[in-house]
Amino acid sequence: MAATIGDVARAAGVSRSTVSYALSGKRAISEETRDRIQAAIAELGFTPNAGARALATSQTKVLGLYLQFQEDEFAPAMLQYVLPVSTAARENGFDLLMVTDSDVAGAVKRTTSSAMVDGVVLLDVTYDDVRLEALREAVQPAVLIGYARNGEGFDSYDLDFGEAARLVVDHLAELGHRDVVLITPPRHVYDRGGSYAWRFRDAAIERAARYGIRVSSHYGDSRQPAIVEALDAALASSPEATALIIHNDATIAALPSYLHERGLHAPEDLSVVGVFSREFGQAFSLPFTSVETSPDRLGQEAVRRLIRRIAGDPDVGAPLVRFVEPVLVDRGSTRTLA
Amino acid sequence: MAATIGDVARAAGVSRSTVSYALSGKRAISEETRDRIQAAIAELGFTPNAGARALATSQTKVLGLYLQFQEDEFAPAMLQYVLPVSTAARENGFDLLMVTDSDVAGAVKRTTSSAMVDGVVLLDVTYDDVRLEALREAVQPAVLIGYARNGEGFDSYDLDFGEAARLVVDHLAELGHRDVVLITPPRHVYDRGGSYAWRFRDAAIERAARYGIRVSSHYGDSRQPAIVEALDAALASSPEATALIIHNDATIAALPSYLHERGLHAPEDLSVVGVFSREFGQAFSLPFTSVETSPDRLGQEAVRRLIRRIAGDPDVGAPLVRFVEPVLVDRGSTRTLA
DNA sequence: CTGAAAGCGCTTACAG
DNA sequence: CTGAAAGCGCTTACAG
Repeated sequence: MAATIGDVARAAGVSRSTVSYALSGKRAISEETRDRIQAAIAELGFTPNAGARALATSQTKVLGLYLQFQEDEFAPAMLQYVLPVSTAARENGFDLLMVTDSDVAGAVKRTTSSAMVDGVVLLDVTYDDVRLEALREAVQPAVLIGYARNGEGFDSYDLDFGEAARLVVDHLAELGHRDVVLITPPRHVYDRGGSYAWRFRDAAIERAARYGIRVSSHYGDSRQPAIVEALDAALASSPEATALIIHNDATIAALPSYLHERGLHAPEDLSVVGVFSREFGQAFSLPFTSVETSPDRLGQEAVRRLIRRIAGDPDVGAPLVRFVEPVLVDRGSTRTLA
Repeated sequence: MAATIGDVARAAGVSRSTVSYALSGKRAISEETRDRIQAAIAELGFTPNAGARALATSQTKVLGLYLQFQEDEFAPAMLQYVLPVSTAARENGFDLLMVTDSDVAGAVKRTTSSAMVDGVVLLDVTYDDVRLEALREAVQPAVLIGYARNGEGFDSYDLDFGEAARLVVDHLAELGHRDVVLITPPRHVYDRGGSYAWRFRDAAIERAARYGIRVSSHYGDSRQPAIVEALDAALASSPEATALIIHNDATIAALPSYLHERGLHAPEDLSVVGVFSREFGQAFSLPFTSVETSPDRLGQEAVRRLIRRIAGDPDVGAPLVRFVEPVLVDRGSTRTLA
């Protein structure tokens, strides 16, 4: 079968430990010996066995990525979080075990206690996340992408949705808007504890009050025809509204066709601001001003910190909750009121 | 740290081998002994170490899933292939290593020769897939989702795109259509060897000829505004066309808003047939008749066969190319011509 | 600069 | 029905 370190050692006429050290560079090897080892490795096509290495070092060089698939979710947005995590992991020499079990807590328990992974990346974090209890039992460090109330002890990376809302409201206030409709994530997102939903909404309402702006908040939906119905109802209930804030992937993705069906144009008839990433906007051809959600930045920063923890970097410090600063990207879908 | 099999053995007052056999059920254990072992396992929270087990058995119980991310790809469709593979793997006791390295052949080599995975699932297969050479060096079995010219020796699962095209053409022919526009995948898909592109197109043209139907074929695009421009150009070049066949995710996703912008209605002004999955249609609210692409079925069947090969099932037989039978789902977006 | 040996935590013939 | 021991393929103190 596959060549082992013993085969290489024999072919190079050295001991197995010398081969190992040549591989790791953890001690000096004479150039001549190293050359012979290199030749033997190339000749035999040797690659160290991952399981054996994991057993000897207690390190797998694998990160676990845990997704949580909710019913009624708008799946097309998911991959934009997965990819940056995968890329950042590889840049740091780690592979990725993708875990999608419906028994989410059991999956965390299973993969951590069997030492399949060196660290854990939690996606789709909810306010009371059941996976966190399983994670506390684990010896591996973890990082959350999202925010959980019971997340103490873990690093968390999330967009600052409060600040995102304030950016949007400030922007509309500057333009003179005084009556605004907000489409939030669907009700079930609140129910299952997607804190980004109310963090954005509460901040928007609070900030708007400061300007004397009226905000009419409505639940969006994730499937047609409910998406359109929710939009119709929201706009009908606020006929004077001059701006629309959309904090929901499915709704913003459907908005271009919705506006057309209703004969509306942004920003002439209605100013529109969304909350989505550049990649998402590009895939769905969204011509709207938005708050950039930066999934690539979140994923990359989260993974980097996790890996520093795994490495035992003494400078990492205490667990932190990092709320990444949002940025407003003006795509011209809002206008100044006369 | 974590409890080992030795800790369990000591706590239960038995040997390590007895604990191991109690776990695997590979030999009879007295009920009393088994109870003591169970108690010790529960007490200590023991889970076998995956690396040690892999080393001893030469089995990792992990499948590698290899994605290939192309520039200009319409990413939102990707996850519908990943999820069924993940689910099917878990149903059979396997976890999933998701590999997204840009050096795709190197990634296959690295993960297989280090024995990180027991088997390989290749996604985004191209006609001349560079990963296949790396795969031939591997001892692990593999399955392709898609079709490659150089895929001999491997199991392949793909939709029968030829038959899909014939279903669509037959359907339109029955309704009396004689002039049809076909939007194919973008040119770069052909360039990089996405065989589904020409397998569908060639079959559509051939079948149409049999009916005397004129097919005007045009490349679609994956980004706005090119998507719309491609549609405009295609329809302008065939003003007499009564039906539109869309074999491109990005274009079909944009079609509802496109039709509205152009004041067109399906099927009144134009009959429309797409090629997409139920999940995709649902996420994008597509009201079009379509050929179901069945990513869940492909993924599940591919994984099941792969796992039988891994298990060394003698009945698996020679590698096969399985073209899954497509089904036309009528959603009422085509009409009978007078 | 290099080697012999122990050990990581399992599984599985071999013995009884 | 159960145990002692070898072995999977690495890494890393320990010695020289």
